[in-house]
Amino acid sequence: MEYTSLLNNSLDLNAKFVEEAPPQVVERSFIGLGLGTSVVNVKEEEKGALIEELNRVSAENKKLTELLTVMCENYTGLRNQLVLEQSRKRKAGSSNKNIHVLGLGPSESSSSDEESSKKPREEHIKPMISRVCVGTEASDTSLIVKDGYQWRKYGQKVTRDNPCPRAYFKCSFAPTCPVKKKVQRSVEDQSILVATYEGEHNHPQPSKVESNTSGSNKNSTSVSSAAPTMALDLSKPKPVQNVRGKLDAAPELQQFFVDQMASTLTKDPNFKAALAAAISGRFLQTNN
DNA sequence: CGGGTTTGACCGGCGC
DNA sequence: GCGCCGGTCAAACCCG
Repeated sequence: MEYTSLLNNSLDLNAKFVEEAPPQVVERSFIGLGLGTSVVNVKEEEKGALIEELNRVSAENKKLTELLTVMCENYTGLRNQLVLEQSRKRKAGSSNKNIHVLGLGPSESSSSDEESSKKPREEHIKPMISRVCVGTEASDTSLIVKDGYQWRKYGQKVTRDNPCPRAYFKCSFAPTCPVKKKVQRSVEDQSILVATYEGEHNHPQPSKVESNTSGSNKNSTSVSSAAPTMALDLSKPKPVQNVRGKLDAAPELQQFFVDQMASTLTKDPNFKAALAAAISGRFLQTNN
């Protein structure tokens, strides 16, 4: 449950913000404007609306946190199943492929150390494989995972183990950039997209803001604004395990969550309005 | 018209 | 050798 704790830590920032702003403080900052009573009444109304809004956002945050907890529980169950399956396969003596399911990346595959000394090291030949889970709306049928890079779809296939089609993407910078990704909905929860990345980009992100899988897809904007996605990079288990209670051990994850939260907040007009009101109130207070 | 998506065909690996 | 299955190709199509 390391991912759950991590998510709770990141998401609770908002909750703490709400909790740690006691009504008295808010009241003082608005009443202390030194304006007429009518204005104070207006500010009182605004304050009430803001508190209501904050409560609403807090409740929404709580719901999302619960949803993520369920997702993480599902993930843990699935991972346990897969680990069991893999250990069974290993015992059966099946060929050891360089596929690391759900973030059990090359760094964790210590079981093949003995074999790697005999065989030529495959890590230099085969690209690094990582997996990312992205929560989307279940009604959204597009296989879009926003990761900051531009992708060109080159195939789609229905696989045996999953009724949902799997989409195949190449980096738009191909053949210069060899990175490929596969996107498929989770069997357990179809609102979760599972993106499997192969290889590493040899170029910077084209754009962090308009990170869109398929440029011509018109659903992309509504997806990003109405249903902000929370991606869990499960490809790096070590940093995630280290961040129980604090995020400073995984700077890339930390940066990712900060980016996600920032983009989510800046896209919310209500938050903007509340922020503007709070800032203008603060300015008026300091001027008086 | 260029760039992207769609989708059926094709290919190669793997198990029997 | 054969069939299954995942991955890729490429022609047709779509869209700005």
